[in-house]
Amino acid sequence: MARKGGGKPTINDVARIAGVSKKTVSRVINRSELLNEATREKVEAVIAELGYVPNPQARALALRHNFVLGLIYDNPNAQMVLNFQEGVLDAIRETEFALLIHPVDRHSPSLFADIRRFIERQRLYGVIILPPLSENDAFAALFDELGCSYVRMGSAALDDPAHLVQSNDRQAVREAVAYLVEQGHRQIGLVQGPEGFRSAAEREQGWHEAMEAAGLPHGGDLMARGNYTFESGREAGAALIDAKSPPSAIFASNDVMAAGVLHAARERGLDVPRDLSIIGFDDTAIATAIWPPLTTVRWPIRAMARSAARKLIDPKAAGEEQSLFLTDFIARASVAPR
Amino acid sequence: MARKGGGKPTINDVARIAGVSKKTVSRVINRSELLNEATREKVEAVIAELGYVPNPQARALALRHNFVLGLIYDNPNAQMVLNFQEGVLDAIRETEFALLIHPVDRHSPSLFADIRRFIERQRLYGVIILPPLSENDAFAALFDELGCSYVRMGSAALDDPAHLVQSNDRQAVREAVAYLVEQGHRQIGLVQGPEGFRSAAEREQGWHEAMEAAGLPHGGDLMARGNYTFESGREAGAALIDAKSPPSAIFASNDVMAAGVLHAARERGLDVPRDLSIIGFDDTAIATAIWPPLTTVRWPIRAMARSAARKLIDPKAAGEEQSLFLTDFIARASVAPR
DNA sequence: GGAATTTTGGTAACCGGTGTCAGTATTGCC
DNA sequence: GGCAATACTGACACCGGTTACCAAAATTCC
Repeated sequence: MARKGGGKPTINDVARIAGVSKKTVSRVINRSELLNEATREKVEAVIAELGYVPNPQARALALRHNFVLGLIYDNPNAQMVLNFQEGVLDAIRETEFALLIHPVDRHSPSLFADIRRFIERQRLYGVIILPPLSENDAFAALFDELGCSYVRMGSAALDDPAHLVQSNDRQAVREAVAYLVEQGHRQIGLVQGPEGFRSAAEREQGWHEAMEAAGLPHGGDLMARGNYTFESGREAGAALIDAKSPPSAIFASNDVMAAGVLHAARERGLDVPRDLSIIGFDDTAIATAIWPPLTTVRWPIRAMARSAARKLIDPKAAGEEQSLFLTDFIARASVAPR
Repeated sequence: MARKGGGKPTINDVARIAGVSKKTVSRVINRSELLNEATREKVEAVIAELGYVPNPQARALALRHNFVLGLIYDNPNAQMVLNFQEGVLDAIRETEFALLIHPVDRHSPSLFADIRRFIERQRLYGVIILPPLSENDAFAALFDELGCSYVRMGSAALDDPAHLVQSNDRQAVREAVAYLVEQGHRQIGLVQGPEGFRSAAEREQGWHEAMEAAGLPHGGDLMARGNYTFESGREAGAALIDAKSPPSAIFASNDVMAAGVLHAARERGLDVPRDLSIIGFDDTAIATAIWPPLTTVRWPIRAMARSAARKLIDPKAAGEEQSLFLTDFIARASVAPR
C-alpha cells in the first residue's frame, strides 16, 4: 500500500497517488462542473481503489453544516413516531445522511431556545417537524433565520409544497362518515382530537361536512373531546354512550381513542359492532390488535416521511414530487349495518 | 460587544477577552487538572458572559470522536423501541450529547459492514444495542476493534456490568406463572418467543422452572412458538386452545402475542378471563388498550436505557450503578381464579 | 543560595476537508 | 501567428478546536 500509517485513507493520500492536488479531489467528491473528464476518472479510480470516504466531521467543519437530518416532534403516539422515523430512514439509507431525533415538550417555555440550540449545535442540514408542532407557523421563521431547510408534516391541504408534506384528512373523514351513513347509521358521534391540533380540526370539519351533506344532525351532544390518548377516548366514549339519545356509531379521531371508545362500550355491556359501530383513524398497530379489528383510515405516514426527507436531501429532484398524500379507507369488523 | 463580526463567539474571542491563550481556554473546557484556580474562574466568567459554546464539529475533528451516541436495533415492537429511545434521551438531555438512531436488518448479509460503516463514519462516542441484536457476542469484538464503547441491553443475568444492562426475565416469569398456580390453574400454556432470542429462551426457562416447582406438567403440547408479533400470537393461541386438553391459562412471552391469544380466544367464543386466563410480558401500551386489560410483567425499559446511556457518557460515575433491573408484576383483569 | 522539579502559558502544527484566487493549458478568432 | 477568452488546476489560507513541545515562572530540595 502506498500510504504510510495504518489509518483510513485521507484526501491527501488520494491526491498524492492520483498525482493531483487535494482541491481537485475535493472537486471530484463534490461533483464540480469545472473538471476535465479524464482527471475525474483517474481520481475516481484511486478513490475506489483506496476505498476512500471523506471524513464527515472535517466536511462539517469546513461547510458549516453536517450531513445530518433532524426529526423534531412531540407526539403522543409511539407507533406514529416510529413510522415517521422509518420513513425518513428509508430515504437516507444508501446516502451519506444520518438521522438525529429530538423529541421536545411543546408546552415548555424554552421550546424555541431548545430547538434553536439543537439546530445550531448540530449544524443540521435540514429538519422535519411532525404534527402537532408542525402546525405552529412561528417555526418557519426560526428555521429561515437559522438557514436550516425544513419540511413540515401536516394534515390539511395548504399551499407551500417546498416545505410541506401533507394528507387530506378532511376528505378522508368525509368518506369514512359517508360509509357509516350508507350502512344505515343516523346518529353518528364524534370523538374530537385535542384543541390546537390542526389534524383534529380537519377531522372534525370532515365529520361536520359529511353529516351536513347527509342531512343529519351534527350538534354538540354528538361530540366529545379527547386528547388522542386511550384514556381520553374511553371517557369521551362513555360520555357519548351515556347521553340520553346515544349514537349508533362513533367516529374517533384516532385509533387509540377508538380503542378507548371500545373499552367504554364493553364496560357498559354493549357489543361492538352489534350495538355500536366504531371507526378510527391512522391504522396503527392497535387497529388490528383489538377485538373486533378496527375499521379505520390509513395515513401513508411512511411514504410521507420518505418524501419529506427527499425534499430536504435533494430539493431539485424532489421538486416535482407529490406533497399531498391520499388516505385509504380500511373496512374491518368494527362497523355493522343498522 | 467586544467581538468583531456578528457570528457566534469562538475560542479565540474567549481567549482574547480573558487575556489568556486558547490553549488555556481549552484546558478549562476539558477540565484539565493542571490549572490555576483563579485562571479557571476568570475564563469561566468570560465563557458565561459571551455564552460561548465550543463548536462540536471542530472538536469532533480534533478529538476524532463526536459527542453523539448511537442506538442500534432491529426490533419488532414499536412501543419498546420508543421507550428505549426515550430513556436514552432522558439521560442525554442537559448534556452536550445527541442521539443518532440506526435500525438494521439482522438477517442482512451486510449487517456487520453496515454497523461498522455507521460507527466509523459518525465517529460515535458510544453505542447502545437493543435485543435481540445485543445477544450476538460477535458485536463486542467489533466495537472493541473500532474503539467504540458500547452497552448491550439484555434479559438475563450475565456477568459484564460495564457493557451490559439487563433484567432478570426468568425470575419474573417464574413469579407470573406461580401467580397462575396460586389462582388454581393446573394446565398452563406457554406461547414462546422466537428461536434465537435470549429473552425468549429466558422466559421459556422461567415457565419450565415454575411448572416444575409446582409439580405440574410442562410438556410440548402446552407450548407453541410465536415470533413476538400479533399474528403469530394468534396462531399459537389457536393451536393451544384447539389442543385436545386445552390449558385454562396461557402465559405469552410478550404483550403483543398475548393480544393475539386473546384474539384467538374470542374467535372461538371463549370469554377471557372466565374461560381462559392470559398473562403477557412487557406492559406496553397495548396491555391497557385491549379488553380485558392485560395482566403482565413490567420491564423498566426506560430506566434501563437511561442507565445504559449514563454508563457510556460517564463510565466512572455510573460504575457503581445497578446493571440488573427488576421487573414488576402487574395484575389486571385478564386472569381469573379457577 | 543555586539547582532540580513542578506548574503554567504560548507557539506552531495538525485534524481533513473547502473557498479564494491566481496561474497554466487549451481553444477561438482575426 | 498573436491575442484574448475560456477551461482546468493548484497553492494557500481557513473552518474551530486539540495536542506536542518548549519556555518561563513558581516551588521544593539540598
